[in-house]
Amino acid sequence: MKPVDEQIEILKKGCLEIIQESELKAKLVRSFREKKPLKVKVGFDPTAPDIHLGHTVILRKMKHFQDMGHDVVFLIGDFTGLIGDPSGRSATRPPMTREEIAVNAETYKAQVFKILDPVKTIIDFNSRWLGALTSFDVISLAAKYTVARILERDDFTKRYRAGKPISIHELLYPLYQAYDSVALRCDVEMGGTDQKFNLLVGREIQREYGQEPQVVITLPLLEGLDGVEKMSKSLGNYVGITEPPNEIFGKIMSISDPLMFKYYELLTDFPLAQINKWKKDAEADRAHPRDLKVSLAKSIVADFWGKEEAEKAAEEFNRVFKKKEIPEDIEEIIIQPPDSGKDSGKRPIIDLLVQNQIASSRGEAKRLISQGGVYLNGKRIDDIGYMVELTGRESILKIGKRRFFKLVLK
RNA sequence: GGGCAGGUACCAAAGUGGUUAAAUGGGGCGGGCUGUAAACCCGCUGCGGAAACGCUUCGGAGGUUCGAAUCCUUCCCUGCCCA
Repeated sequence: MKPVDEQIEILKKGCLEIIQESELKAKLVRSFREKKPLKVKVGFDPTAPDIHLGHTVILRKMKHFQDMGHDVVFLIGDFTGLIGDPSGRSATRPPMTREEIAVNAETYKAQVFKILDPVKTIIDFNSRWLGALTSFDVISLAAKYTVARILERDDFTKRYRAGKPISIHELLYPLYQAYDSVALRCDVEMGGTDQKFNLLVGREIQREYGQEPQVVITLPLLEGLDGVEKMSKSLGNYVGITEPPNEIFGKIMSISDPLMFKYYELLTDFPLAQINKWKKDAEADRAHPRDLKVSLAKSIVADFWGKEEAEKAAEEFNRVFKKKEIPEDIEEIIIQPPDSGKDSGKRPIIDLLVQNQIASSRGEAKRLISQGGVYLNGKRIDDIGYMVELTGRESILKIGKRRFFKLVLK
């Protein structure tokens, strides 16, 4: 275990808030002295086991704790998942089956261990204790907090003021999450800033149960590719860590310049001083933002696929978007050969697009074509009634700027 | 239990008998400019149709009417106030 001051330095980097830093220090000192690791908890949603870059911000921080010898609990909120962290729209979700949970947990593991240490990571499920609570237990828990205090939560306040519905079970969510900390006797709980309220309730509730309150660490939320909303799968502005190298690379290349520097801060290990220097260089035209973005993209791809793949992705990107060549691996579309003699193998381009789910309806396909977004073998198709005739072995279909398909006659 | 206000497309929000497939904004998609940037500009954005046009949509189900998102009945859902 490293000396306390050194630990604090590493841990603070990239954090938004530590409540309270003095408490963290005290805990670290005690842990160091007694050779007893701290217990650090981070909760994850059981329903969405797809890890994206947004999650990796906190996973990186978890790794820091692990590297220092502390116990990190990757808590899958399979019970709280029944409530769903109140996000405005409320409905209890149907309970997940044991199998579903197990499958999702496995999916998590496969992804998370690209960052976390598989040996040191403790994976747990909060149904283990939350599911065992009796009505009596729930009431005792609920008695430890007041409605006014729960309503302090920002989104509750807003909804309440706006006259939007808030269901009782939603109010319970923070209490359940807090109870997780009690059950695990957590020393530290981390989360995105949007979690701050829940994390703080954990402190209060632990106190109520006679435990030393956990230290709360909040991390900045990573903006999604749009640079506005936080990264999330449902908003479609995310980069999944299991995506192919070319995908990740391409998505990173599409972000805005200001966003690029945020990504540098939160998703790479480059020192802040270096990042700021690049920022200045770009502003002063000493460096082309595009080049900086390339190295960012490489760094991120390398985290999940290795350096070699990152280089390959960069080359591929160069080829396709700079030299306007065709990508190497393209999704293939198998075209059935025409019934011999029945037709000459021609088929309407619209059918082709719809049948292969490239367009969701015929109207969509028409729109795509008439707006000039469809290219066949490099030639723009602008006739809705165009008949595709596959004479050669393969044809390249390009939709918009970045979707490619290979038509293969079989 | 009583009173009042609401439920419109992916989201927000107009529309209160025909001119409304439904304004506007956001989102999404396509094009232009570029660094696959961002910002900006243009176009599209229910389904079918080359088009004319047809069909299905405004919480659910019925009804009035030549004609309904708009009127009536009933049911479901939400918020506020009173008890």
